[in-house]
Amino acid sequence: MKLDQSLLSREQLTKAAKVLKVLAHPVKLEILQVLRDHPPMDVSSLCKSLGAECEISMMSHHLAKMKDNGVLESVKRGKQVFYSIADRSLLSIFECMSKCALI
Amino acid sequence: MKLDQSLLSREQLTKAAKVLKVLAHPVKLEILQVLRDHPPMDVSSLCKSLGAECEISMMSHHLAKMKDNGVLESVKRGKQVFYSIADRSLLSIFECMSKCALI
DNA sequence: TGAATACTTGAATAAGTATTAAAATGTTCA
DNA sequence: TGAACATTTTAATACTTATTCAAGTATTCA
Repeated sequence: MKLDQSLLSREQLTKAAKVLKVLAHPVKLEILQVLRDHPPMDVSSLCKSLGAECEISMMSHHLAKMKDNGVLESVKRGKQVFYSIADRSLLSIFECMSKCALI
Repeated sequence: MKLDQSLLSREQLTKAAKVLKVLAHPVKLEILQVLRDHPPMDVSSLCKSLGAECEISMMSHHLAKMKDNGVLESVKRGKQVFYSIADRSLLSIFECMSKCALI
């Protein structure tokens, strides 16, 4: 029986679950991974970087949800909207996932 | 423009999304957090540790899903079933979550 | 054996999420 | 102004997940 590391409160667990729910989608994870290694990107470019199977409207839906939940932020310049990661500390989720045996 | 850290393949992202989907629930996160700091626990004890709002059937559903997806494992001893974490490297998700600004 | 305990399963309902297409908004520039 | 472009929004449909209750299985022990 290991002694408590940082114990998350029930409220924190609820917030964490919400964030995880937003990320728990292959396209959303890929968006995050692409944005990790690029400067802010506009919607069409992001769509292209995901390949042929990407509808721009779907991309917009995903981006909106990620932004609403604080994962991404955006800046509008002219006709384009540039998205970037709001809090890069979130990116450690990739380390976490890649070191876990389930992946 | 940062150079590639470990880039997850699309297949890996899909698996990661599946795992995250399983964890993206306050009760499931709490189960994981409780099991992190305890030896294998039976279903009733787990239920009690989550407080009054926990129905045993709901707990069983959550545990089954977590087990089916490789997050937990279980051993039957007598009438009881003892659950524990299948891969503790998954626990870094808590560090990841607690250091991120959204929580 | 059969009553009690511990847990799982299945079915029903409710609630949330994803995908797609079409229409709507906002911006630029000829 | 109005055509072209980039993105968002809305609405419809399909799908997935959560919750609850009731019934089912498995185990122990008197």
